[in-house]
Amino acid sequence: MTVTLADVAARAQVSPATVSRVLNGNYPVAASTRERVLRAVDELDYVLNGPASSLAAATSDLVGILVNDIADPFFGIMASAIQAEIGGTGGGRAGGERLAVVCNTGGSPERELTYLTLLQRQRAAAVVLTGGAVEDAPHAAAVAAKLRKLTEAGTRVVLCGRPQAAGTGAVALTFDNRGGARRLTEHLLGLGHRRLGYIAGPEERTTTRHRLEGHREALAAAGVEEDPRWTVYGHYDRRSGYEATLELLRREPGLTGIVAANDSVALGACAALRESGLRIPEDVSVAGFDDLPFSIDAVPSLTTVRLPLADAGARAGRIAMGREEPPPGDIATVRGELMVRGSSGTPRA
Amino acid sequence: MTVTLADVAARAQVSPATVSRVLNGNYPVAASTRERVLRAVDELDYVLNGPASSLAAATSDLVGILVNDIADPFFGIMASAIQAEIGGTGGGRAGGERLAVVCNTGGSPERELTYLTLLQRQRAAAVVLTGGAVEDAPHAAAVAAKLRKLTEAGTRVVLCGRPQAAGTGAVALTFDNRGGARRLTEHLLGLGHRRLGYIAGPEERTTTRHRLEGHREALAAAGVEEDPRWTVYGHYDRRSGYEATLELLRREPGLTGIVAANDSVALGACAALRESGLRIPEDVSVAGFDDLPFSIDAVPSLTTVRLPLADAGARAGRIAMGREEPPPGDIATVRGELMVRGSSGTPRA
DNA sequence: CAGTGGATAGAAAGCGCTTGCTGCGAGTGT
DNA sequence: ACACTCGCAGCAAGCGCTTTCTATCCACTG
Repeated sequence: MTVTLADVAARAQVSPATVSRVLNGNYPVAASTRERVLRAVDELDYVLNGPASSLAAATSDLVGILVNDIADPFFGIMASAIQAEIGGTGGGRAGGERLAVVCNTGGSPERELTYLTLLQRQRAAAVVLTGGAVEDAPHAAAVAAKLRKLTEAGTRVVLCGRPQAAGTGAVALTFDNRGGARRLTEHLLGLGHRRLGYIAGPEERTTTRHRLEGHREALAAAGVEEDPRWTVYGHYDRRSGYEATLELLRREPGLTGIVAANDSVALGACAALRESGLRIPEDVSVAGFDDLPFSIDAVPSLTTVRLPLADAGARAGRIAMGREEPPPGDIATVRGELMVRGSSGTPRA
Repeated sequence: MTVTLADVAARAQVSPATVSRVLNGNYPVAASTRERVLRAVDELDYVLNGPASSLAAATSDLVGILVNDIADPFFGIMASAIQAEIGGTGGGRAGGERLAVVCNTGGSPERELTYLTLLQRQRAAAVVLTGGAVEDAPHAAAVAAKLRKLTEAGTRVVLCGRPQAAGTGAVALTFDNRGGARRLTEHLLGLGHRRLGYIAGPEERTTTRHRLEGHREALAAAGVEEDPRWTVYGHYDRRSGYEATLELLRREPGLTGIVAANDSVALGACAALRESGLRIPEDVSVAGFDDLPFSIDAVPSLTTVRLPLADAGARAGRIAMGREEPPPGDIATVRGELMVRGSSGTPRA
């Protein structure tokens, strides 16, 4: 029923071996033979059987990209950049033509592991994990073990925007969340703010922790005392920002600024402030993180920290493909850039 | 080196066949035996070899999701919903545990075909194509041919937010872009607008065409004459909206409203208007399409057409998994809902 | 007590492809 | 003219798993 290599071989009057070699292009085949084979492939409309090929060759052309939330542009942008480096190699046979696939873990540790196992099953050529990790110890250990196994099996593992998992053989491109957060809060402090609310992400995420730590470092360095009640945990989405802001306002109406875990949260915060009759930044300043495309369109435009998501993703993709040297020590830190815009100003008297 | 089924069998003192049956759970195995096998699997840390399994069983557990732009929440939301229905079946062996992978075509017809071929290679269990199709005839034919081959090979093909490709055996959930666009423009006309600019998407996309046609239908029905110079083509992104708006303003400063191909474009339009010193909606009304999450946060919030992306995606996912009956005739139309918000108002005198 | 059938387990034949090794004919050095 | 490369094609042995068919063991039934 379906066309196999053997059919093509028969039609081209050569052995299956030759057809295989023409298709893989890693063995000398006379031009005339190649031509004949290619014609047969075309006429028969032959499509390689991936599983069979992977089985025999003990490798596959799958590259997995794990993201926490595919509906969030933060991940979408990275995934897009990674994929462009992987799938985009275009026509050429040699090396290229990999199937870059993104897997949505939804932030669930189990799904993350499931996907890693599934990719391991498929003998993926490489795996890129993006975004913060969950800090639950057993889970972290399980993931680390899985990653180690993957690298041992020859799968290249790259972490993009995620802290290094020591001893796994993975390459890490981590974001300097702490430093970025610190500079952001320093900016606010510099404007004169002293009562800053902080809307964090989910409590057990590395990203959440690092950003919060950066914020607190800045406060501590400036000698500003911090009320623990001014920090609220939530999710990395708009709704969370909205609700957390109302909560913060309830706890401390005197806040002059709100620092959000990311831009979506910040937007939610803006909405809540506006509905509460507060002006931005006259009454309350707001700051986000990531500098996603929509942040500049907010009114007023959002003060935030720009993370070079696309660049980092592209680099991760190249490393995963073996087209770029991993950084020394298999770890590199990517800095964010403070973007001062309209949503932050001097506090009201 | 790597653990195989045979190793597990040896350890559990059973035949490979038995191990396979335990793992696949579709054949009676005595509880005690099963137990022993499972223990061996665990102790050896065995991971099934996907390619080998797919080869032998002539099926795979891959499900492909094709999107035009993974960085765009429009696709992210759909992909997320689809994936939730596919990958989320959780622990159970039976039926579940599929690897839902999203493939980013970047809107490129070639990449789309490449991915389809790659998925065909992998003998994917199902494929979901999201978003508008390119209207280039040869390409459309090539895609249709590919889809037909896929369905013939037993791969379930679902189109989500994409017009039916006749004769391919695919199931289509199409969005009523035309109707939605028409109702949107009717709303604007009802407010009294007569000079409306239209910022379209890329010219050769079905989505672009349908939305534009809906817009024009409304105009025609209201007897409003349309200046072709009031339509500008661009891309489905913010930047395009920004630039197109400036261009429209140049061509016709007297426009009282701008209808954008989607929400991102609309946001760009808002930015351009604001920078031009025009108020929204007092001077110019703006409308978008899709109702993405950020649209409600715009200032003023965006009048738009809500597309039930998550619902449609979930349904597409279920159909792809064979967990829901395809609609009669293998085609269903999903309507959009007009969301009237702050960005549209009566035109200035 | 032989006969029967249900429940399990095993043997073995592939699934379609890759690749190490062998084979063969033609060009080359002396 | 002879042995010797060298370039190219074929043979055949798997890769690790699934699944059909067969064998076995028991518990019953008549």
